[in-house]
Amino acid sequence: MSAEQHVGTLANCFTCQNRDSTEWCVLSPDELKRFNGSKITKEFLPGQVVFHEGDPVTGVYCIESGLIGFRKTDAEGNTTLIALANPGRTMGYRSYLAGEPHSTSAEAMKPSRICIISRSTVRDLLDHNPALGFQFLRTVSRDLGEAEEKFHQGVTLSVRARFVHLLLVLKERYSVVGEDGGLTIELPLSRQDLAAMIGTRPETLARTIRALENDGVAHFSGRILRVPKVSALFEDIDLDYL
Amino acid sequence: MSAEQHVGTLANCFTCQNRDSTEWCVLSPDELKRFNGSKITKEFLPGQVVFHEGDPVTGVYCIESGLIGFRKTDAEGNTTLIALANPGRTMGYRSYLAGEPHSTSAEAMKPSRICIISRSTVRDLLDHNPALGFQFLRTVSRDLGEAEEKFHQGVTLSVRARFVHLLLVLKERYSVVGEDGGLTIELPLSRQDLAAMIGTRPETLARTIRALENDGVAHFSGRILRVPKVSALFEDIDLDYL
DNA sequence: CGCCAGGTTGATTTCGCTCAAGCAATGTGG
DNA sequence: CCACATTGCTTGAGCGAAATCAACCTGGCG
Repeated sequence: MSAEQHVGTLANCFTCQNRDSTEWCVLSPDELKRFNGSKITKEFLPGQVVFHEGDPVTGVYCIESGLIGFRKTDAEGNTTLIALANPGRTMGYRSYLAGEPHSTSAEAMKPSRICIISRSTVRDLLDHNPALGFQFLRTVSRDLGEAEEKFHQGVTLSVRARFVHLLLVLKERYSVVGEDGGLTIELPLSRQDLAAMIGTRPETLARTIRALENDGVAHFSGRILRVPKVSALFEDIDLDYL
Repeated sequence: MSAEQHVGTLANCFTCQNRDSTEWCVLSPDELKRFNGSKITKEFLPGQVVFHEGDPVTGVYCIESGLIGFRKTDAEGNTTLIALANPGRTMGYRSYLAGEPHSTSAEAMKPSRICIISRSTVRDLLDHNPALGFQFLRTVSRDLGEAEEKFHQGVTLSVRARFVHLLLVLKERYSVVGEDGGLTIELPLSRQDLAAMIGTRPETLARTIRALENDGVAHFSGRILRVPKVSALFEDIDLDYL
């Protein structure tokens, strides 16, 4: 398996663009050296899997570039996209810290470079630098807040409202403001994956998109999305409550 | 507000039944003394609120006895019961650690005694005892795993399957094994709250209960639930997949 | 050129929500 | 002690949102 996956040119944490925005920003130069020396860097093509749901945890993973999606699969084979992770995010730490196997699969959505840090190195760093533990404590706590919010939305809101919520999240990271004040978003996901993220079927999503077009809220062509008025998105969510 | 809420007789952490099963089990005698001396104990009657969604975090709360439920309310006034917490659980730590206001309201479901530990004390203990941080790291990580699992189930499974899943969880804590191998569960929740936990309406839950009765999977009378064969619950979940 | 995966559209069915009424248990005031 | 509200639970009828099934595009790609 993973024939095309290979070790890339060695990444260097000292020059890594993302470092200051990660949990590892609290490492001392000495610790960073240890961290940098013991990691492995691999590259993944879209569709390739970094780790599988149920796998034992062998280390944690730091995204240098690309985009990773987390999937859960149920007995039927239905797959739900739980979350996306961008460069600078560390992954696998939840299962590591909980002492459980991986609860999701991690799959490259774009070509991605991933640094792998072994259990023992992480253990060592956590033991000697309490600040690192606090960093992860904050990250996990925030993730938990988001997860609870998503559960609440999932059972409470309509597909349309959930989709608009998703667009509002994606806008934060993938949108460009146009000259006229409108937004252009390059969606990083296929229709299938967009549907999976809000727990619906591709057919239903297509109809929802069509409805948004008809209402003039947004215009879709392929993965390019134009939103003339951002406020229209917020208003749209409220409409469900009338 | 909270007129009936009052400070009870002083609880003592040194003799607390729950201590060894909480995150605080790693405190040294000295630290425990500090912890014990700075806490306040209050009692809450069913329906009374310990803290509200959106409130700033003033400390963390340790449940000595009773049962607490966490609710989220949306713009419509729909309320979802996110989780239950039993004696020994600490609450409010998620928001404290994330540096956010409370993301849920906490409400007593039974008469409950709660110990309140101030921010500054928690801060102090965390700073001086790294092991305490690890304890919370594990707790939050496990909570996160459960929350993701619940989201996945919420958008994937039918009401019936979600309800059976809930029964399987409640069984762990509230069931008694009968002489014939069957189970008796005393549900700690009203129908309304059971419905809120799986994100549905009381009417739909009533119909689901009736269907389970008709299929001989379980028998409900008030809050008492009899399950002749536990395996029937597991089989029932699988039926949805045919 | 034909094949295939991803996406859209239409027709039909199913599940769960809404609205409305009835009922049992509990509480309250006269 | 009884008339009566009140609250929580159940049941029925109708409706609407979304899943399912099925056909049909489209744009790569061998």
